[in-house]
Amino acid sequence: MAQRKNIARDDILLSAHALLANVGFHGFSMRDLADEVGISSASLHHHTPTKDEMATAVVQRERDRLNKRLASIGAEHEDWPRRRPELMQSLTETRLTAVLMAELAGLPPKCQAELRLLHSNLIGWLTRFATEAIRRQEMPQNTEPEALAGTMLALAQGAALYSTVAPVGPTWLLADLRPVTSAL
Amino acid sequence: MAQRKNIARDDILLSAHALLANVGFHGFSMRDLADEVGISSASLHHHTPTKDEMATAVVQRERDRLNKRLASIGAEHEDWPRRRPELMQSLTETRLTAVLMAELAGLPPKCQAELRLLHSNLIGWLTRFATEAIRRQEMPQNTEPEALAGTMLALAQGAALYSTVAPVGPTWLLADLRPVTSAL
DNA sequence: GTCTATACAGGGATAGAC
DNA sequence: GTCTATCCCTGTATAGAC
Repeated sequence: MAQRKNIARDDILLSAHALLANVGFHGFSMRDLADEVGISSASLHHHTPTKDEMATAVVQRERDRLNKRLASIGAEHEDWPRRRPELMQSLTETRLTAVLMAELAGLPPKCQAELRLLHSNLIGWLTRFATEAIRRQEMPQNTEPEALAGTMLALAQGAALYSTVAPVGPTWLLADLRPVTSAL
Repeated sequence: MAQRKNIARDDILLSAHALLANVGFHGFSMRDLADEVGISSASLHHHTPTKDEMATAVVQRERDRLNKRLASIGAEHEDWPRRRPELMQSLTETRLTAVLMAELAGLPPKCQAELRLLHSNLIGWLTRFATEAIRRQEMPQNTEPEALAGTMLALAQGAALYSTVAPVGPTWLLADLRPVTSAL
C-alpha cells in the first residue's frame, strides 16, 4: 500500500545524502536532486515538502544509523583496543556530518537543530567510551574524557573532510601522534 | 590615486573571508556581501567582477598568508617541539580552508583550483616538517612523513571545523592520542 | 566609484490535470 | 504519484547615469 511510497522516499534520501555529503546543502538544488532520482521536481516535493525537511530527514537517518552503530560497537567489545578501530573507521567514513558542520550557521532551522543533536550524540558516545577506557586503565589516567572525545571527533571528521582529495591511507590513523599532540 | 580602491578591495575581501568561513561559498549571496561591506551590489561587482573571482582572491590571500606563516615557523625554530604548537595553532585557527574543502566539488573552477593549490602547499609544508623531525630523531623513526602530514592536517582542520560548536579547549590538542591512533 | 534600475537565469514551491 | 506549467523570489551580473 504505502510500500511504494516508502521505497521512493528511501531512494530520495539516499540520493540526497550523496549530494549533501558531496557539495553541501546549498551546493545543489531540488531540481538537481529530482534529476538524480529520476522524477520531476514537483514529484519530489510531493515526497518531501521542503528542502529543509528533506535535509533534516537525511541527518535524522544518519543520526539513527550512527547511534545504532556506536551502540553495537560498545556492546560487541568491552575493551578499548578493539573498540577503537571500528569507532574511528565509522566516524571517518561519515563525510555528511563534516560537510554540514561546515555550513552549520547557514542551514535552515530544522536541519540545523537535527545536526546539533547528532553532534551532541556523538560527543556523548565518545565521552562515554573514553571514560570507560580510562577506568579500565586502557588510557592514561590523567586524560580528560571530554577533551579526548573532542580530539577524536576532530581527527576522524577532519580525515572525512579531506577524504575526497587525499584518501585515508592504511597507515593514516595508525600513526603515533604523540609528537603532534603531546605537550612539550 | 588607486589607494582608496585598494583599501576598498581589502575591506571586501575581509568581509568575504568571514562569510566564506562561516557559511561557505553557496551560503551567502553577493547582495549579502555588499550589505556587509556597506555598498550596493553593483559597486561590489565593480571591485570583484564575479563571485568566483572574489572567492578565489580570498583563498589566494589565505594561501599567501599561510605560506608565509609556515615559512616563518620553520625559520624561527629548528626543533619540532617548538614548531609543533605554533603550527597546529595556525592550522586550527584556519576555518576557511576546512569549510571550503567541504564543498570542494561544488566550487566554481578558479576557486576550486586555488583551493587545491592551497591544500597541496599545506601538505608540502607538513611533510617537510615531519621529514626533518624524523631526521632529527624528534619523531619515531618508523613514521611515514606523508601519513603524518595528512593526520596532522585532519586533526587541526577537524578542530577548526568544530570550533564554532565546541571551542578548542586548552587541553584539546595536548592530549596523548596514542590510544586513538596507535595500532593494536 | 557609487548609485538606481534592470536583465535574465535559477531557486523553492504550488496548482491542477492525469 | 507523477506529470506540465507556472508563480514568485532570489541570485549573479550588467547598463548607464551621476
